[in-house]
Amino acid sequence: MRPLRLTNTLTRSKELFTPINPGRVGMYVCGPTVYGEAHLGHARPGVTYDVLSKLLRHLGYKVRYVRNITDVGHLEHDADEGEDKIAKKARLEQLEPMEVVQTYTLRYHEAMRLLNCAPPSIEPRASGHIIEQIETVKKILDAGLAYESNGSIYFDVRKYNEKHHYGILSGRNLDDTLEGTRSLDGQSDKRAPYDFALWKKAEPEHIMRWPSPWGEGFPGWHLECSCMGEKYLGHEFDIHGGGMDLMFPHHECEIAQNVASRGTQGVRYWVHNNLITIGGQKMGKSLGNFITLPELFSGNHPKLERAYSPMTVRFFILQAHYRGTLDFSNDALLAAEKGLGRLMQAARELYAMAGRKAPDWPYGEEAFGTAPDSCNAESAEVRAIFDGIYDALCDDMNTPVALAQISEAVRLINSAKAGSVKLGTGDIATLCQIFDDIVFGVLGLKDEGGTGSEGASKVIDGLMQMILEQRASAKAAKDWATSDRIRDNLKAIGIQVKDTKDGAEWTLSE
RNA sequence: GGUGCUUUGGCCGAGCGGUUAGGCACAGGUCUGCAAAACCUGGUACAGCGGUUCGAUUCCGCUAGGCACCUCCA
Repeated sequence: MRPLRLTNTLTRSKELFTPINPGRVGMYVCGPTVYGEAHLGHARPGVTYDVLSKLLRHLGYKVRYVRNITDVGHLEHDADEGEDKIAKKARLEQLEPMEVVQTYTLRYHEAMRLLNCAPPSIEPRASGHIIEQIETVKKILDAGLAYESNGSIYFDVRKYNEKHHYGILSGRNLDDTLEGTRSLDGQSDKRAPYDFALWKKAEPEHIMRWPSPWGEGFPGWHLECSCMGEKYLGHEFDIHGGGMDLMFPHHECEIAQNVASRGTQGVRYWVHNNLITIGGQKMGKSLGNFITLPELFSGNHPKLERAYSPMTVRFFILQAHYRGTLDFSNDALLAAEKGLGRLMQAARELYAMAGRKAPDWPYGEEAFGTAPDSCNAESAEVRAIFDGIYDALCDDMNTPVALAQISEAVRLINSAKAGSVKLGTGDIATLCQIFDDIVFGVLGLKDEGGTGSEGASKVIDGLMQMILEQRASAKAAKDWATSDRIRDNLKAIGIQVKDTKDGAEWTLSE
């Protein structure tokens, strides 16, 4: 099995990944709070951890990928003082909270499906784990690291920090945290501003409420991930992922809860993806600059010059390393679209050379192959590409470098087609393996464009053959007016004709 | 204010103590009836100022700009 190195936020360094149970990986990723449409920001972790889970599977691990749906407990504004996001949306839209949850969970799933992000192994909901959360609160109370105040339970950060380090993940100490914490308006039941809620008392008007030993209430936001991670992956598991912005306080609180309730930090490798920015600034509701995924796919947004396909978005995300910020712009998306088109065109050429079809991996299934240790390509160049791709992916999931290697493969394929390079059967087999397992498998790209041989029905294919034969005879008769008219008319309806040595080919241009 | 990150050619975006990232755009060439596509070639980027070094875009310091977290956010 090829070794994989991952950057662990906990140690701030790239570490060799070693699972707790050989051959198996438990991975937990913070999912969305389903109170609004999925946006560009959700696409980043969606794609990042989809690739990570697929890479792990390809490397030969059996992966359990848990991604939660937050449907209760996530409050607005000042921590532990605002209205529940879902309850607020329900109030504004005059819906049941669970109607809001259902609507946006389905929309999120649809967006992820379009981006070809396989569904997680388990997708637990916070509201379905109230009992587990209450049990965890009891344990933390028993450990003396939480206190009850006016029907709510708060984590006692100062006391915890006496024996443990609150700030171990985000690299800060309690004094720093205190410095930056906003002073509260004196309305809080908390003893200290940095304490966080484990359980909140429900006010009379609060709809989402559950009975507990401390009266009717609802769980604090940070608690769900601790509980569901433990329930499905055990006291200690391998990887916990999420957005950079969740590192503090959310993930920091998770660690504190884990230590307080079960005596272990619970997670071996913390992986954080960076954010997508627009004009150098992060997307945020308050900044009014976020773009939802349906808007992106339809082009229906003032910042968008046009629509971008889900695969363009996926390719765009893959072109940057997951730990760096990625700046959104029309130019960047356009460049990604063209690059992807070139890649897919080469894929079609490759499969045509190999005399087979492109793989059609069933959505969400682990159909692609397990990584081989070596290839049997004749060409040193192909072997270098093969190794380069695996080296890049195993070096902290460096997808941009892997794509750079794949670009070299594209150039080789095109050169082979043009006749300036000769590829052996081993070369072609290796290239097919790269496209099958990496491009379409691990990176999860799909060919969205139709072509004569792959994307269109037999009827259209037949019609196109007829039309191109007409044009060929016009060309043979040097009737350029007719042949150009055919080409121009086809172009007007979105079909591009290319003359090659072996005759005319056609592709759908958009 | 505290903490951390970052500054790469027209744009996006990798990377490294000495060797071409890659994509997009652009220019020239090959091919072509003309296009398109493809292929070949090209522009000597690494914020500024110092330092370490035989040698720094890559390490260290300072300066300037940008960003993130500390408040809900993926």
